Amino acid sequence: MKPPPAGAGPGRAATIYEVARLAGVSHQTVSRYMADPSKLKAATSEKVERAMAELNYTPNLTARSLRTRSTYRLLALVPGASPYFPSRMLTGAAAAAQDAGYHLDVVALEGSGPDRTERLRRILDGGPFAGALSFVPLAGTDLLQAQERIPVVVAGEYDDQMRGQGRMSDGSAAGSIVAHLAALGHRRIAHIAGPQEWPAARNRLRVYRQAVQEAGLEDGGVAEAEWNAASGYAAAQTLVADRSITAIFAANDQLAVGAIRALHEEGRRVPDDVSVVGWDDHPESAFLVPSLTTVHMDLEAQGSHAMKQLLAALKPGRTPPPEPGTAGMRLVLRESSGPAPRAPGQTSLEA
Amino acid sequence: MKPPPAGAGPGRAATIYEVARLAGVSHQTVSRYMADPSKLKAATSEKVERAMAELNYTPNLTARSLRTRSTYRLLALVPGASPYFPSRMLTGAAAAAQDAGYHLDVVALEGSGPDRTERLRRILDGGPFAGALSFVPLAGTDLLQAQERIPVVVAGEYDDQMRGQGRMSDGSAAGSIVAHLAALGHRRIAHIAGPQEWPAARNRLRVYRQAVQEAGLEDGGVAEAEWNAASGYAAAQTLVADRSITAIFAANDQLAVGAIRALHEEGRRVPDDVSVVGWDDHPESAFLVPSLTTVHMDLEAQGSHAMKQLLAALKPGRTPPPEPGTAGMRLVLRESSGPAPRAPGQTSLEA
DNA sequence: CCGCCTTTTGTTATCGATCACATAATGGAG
DNA sequence: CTCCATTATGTGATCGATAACAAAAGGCGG
Repeated sequence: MKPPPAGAGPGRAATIYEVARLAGVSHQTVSRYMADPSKLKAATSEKVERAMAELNYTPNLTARSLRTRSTYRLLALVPGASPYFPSRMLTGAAAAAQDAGYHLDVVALEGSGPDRTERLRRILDGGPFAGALSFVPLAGTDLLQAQERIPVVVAGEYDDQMRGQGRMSDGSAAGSIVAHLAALGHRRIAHIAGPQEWPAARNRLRVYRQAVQEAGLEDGGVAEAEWNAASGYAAAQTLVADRSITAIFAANDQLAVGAIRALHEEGRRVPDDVSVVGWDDHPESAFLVPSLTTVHMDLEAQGSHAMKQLLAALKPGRTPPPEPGTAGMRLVLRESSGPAPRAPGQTSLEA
Repeated sequence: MKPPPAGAGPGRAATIYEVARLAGVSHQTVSRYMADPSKLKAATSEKVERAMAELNYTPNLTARSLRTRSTYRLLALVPGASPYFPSRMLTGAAAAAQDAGYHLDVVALEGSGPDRTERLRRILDGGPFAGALSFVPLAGTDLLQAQERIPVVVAGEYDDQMRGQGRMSDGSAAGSIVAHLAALGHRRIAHIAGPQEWPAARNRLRVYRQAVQEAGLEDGGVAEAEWNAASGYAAAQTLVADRSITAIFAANDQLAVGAIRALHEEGRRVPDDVSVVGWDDHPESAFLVPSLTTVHMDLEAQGSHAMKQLLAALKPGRTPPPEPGTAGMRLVLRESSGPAPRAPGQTSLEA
């Protein structure tokens, strides 16, 4: 319970009192300098500045927090269940937080339902956080409870004006996928959707359905799955029964891997018999056999952007940064998608 | 006179003064209760306990830190370059830290050399950390500089008695891999090693070499690579020239994916012509085509274990937890490894 | 029952910053 | 040149915990 002193360096760090004495002013003047140097007389301001530089002063954030009842700590909620949650997104967010002088605590939020609500409550009780950034979709009650206390931004979630916070949850690239498949001659395609509590999963599904209809294609069915290969495998097994389906759009690359495996076990070749498209462009996806047609995302930028939204929410004065649109999201064509077979659904009869 | 704060409003958290008043003792007694309840008379202790429960008291860590000049913040250094650093390892560590009442800050450590040393210095200056857990190998100078200030544990690194801190860096399963390949009739095998500044990569290589020799096999060569598929692909391209190599052991699953791709492009089938074995057992690896023979690791337990070592280092009294050995590390046999071809190196002449 | 030592509890100071208020310095209008 | 509103600076209190020291309570031999 009692950690040893930190930073037992060469002498203790300087305090405002030492700075004040050296500058020949009161400690409060030093404090004012930090709040807003322009409110001091230029001469005073300069004296303080010099003293600070000489003593190599850095403010004690602990003391400041105690007095102001604010903290410089933010909370990052990451999915505990998703074993390979892209850490780039997290490091992007962490970097943005640190640039703003905040520290980012990581907590894995596992499970679901009341269990998770309880866990969230305990975390929020544990220490005062200035805000929270969640990479996990939060149920309505969780969110309300959390937001009673601190600003919460759910990456890829909607803001309170119900404008989608673009980027992470933007599903528009699903339109490109459908168009790509249609251009290759596919007529009947299917979708393996992610967990529908994730806005990103919902948007991909929504855009998929709309695009299929607009392109005049047949919807071969939608199977919902978790964000992992095992679940994609299981979902695809239900879809492969319909041999007239010649293309599958999976909501992420892991699902696509599982789907390809399921097709392989059914003796159906990718892309000769069935095309498969993923989403996320994992670094491995270009090296799979077949390499995966997918949607590239700049995960680090997305994490950083989500954090900037949170930081903006912490300062009531400032407005959130403008939505940078879908930059960095683009369809990458690789081997797993190809022309529809000549006689769709008849591959087994060709021999 | 210093009366306790006016009203224990439902909004603000209770303080020791309020607890003390309710329990009919002094605030210092409450403080003592938290330090060690057994030092109080049983009756007093119980009164405090009841008051705490009634007020739902949680100590203000900020105030405590200010007085004790200590912090409850730990630093987690994760590789910024590795896009899919297993976040499970991180969440395991975070959970262990939180159980001990610490908060874990995440920082991505990118680049290398003096650049990185500078970045590390800035981070350590930024706020007082009680300790640091690095998932990145630290160069000698970085490490020394950091350890001057706070305890540092590098996951998978050696401790100061040069006992390997087992688990993460344990390479013994490489022996199982070589034995497995030898049993399948392979005579000449190769290794794609990870970056040699990582102890885990060095140990896998070391055990590989030793096992190859002991099994009386031929070492077909070692290619060093980064921890990603692209690098595994490039490394394998140099190895496939030697067509007498019938098996490749890659230091992790991503490298194996890259290697399989390179073999595929050379027209060599896996496992019919060449067997490939990975390490880590990514959740996707079971669903690849071919599914990957690999070494399963319990990443979350490893992260948690590394954190426990750090926590032990923070309390000079306690000794580090016993090394739990290689539990959870085991070879998983799948499709990517199979019997050596009848006429090794002659596959292209069979037709 | 006293005195002395040990255990238990209470009182006041302190960590390093900001806040609230008091006071000194400045500046423009009359 | 005075007066008063403004601006700039200083003084003391405060956040919530622990540290240091003081005092009270309990135990035991003589």
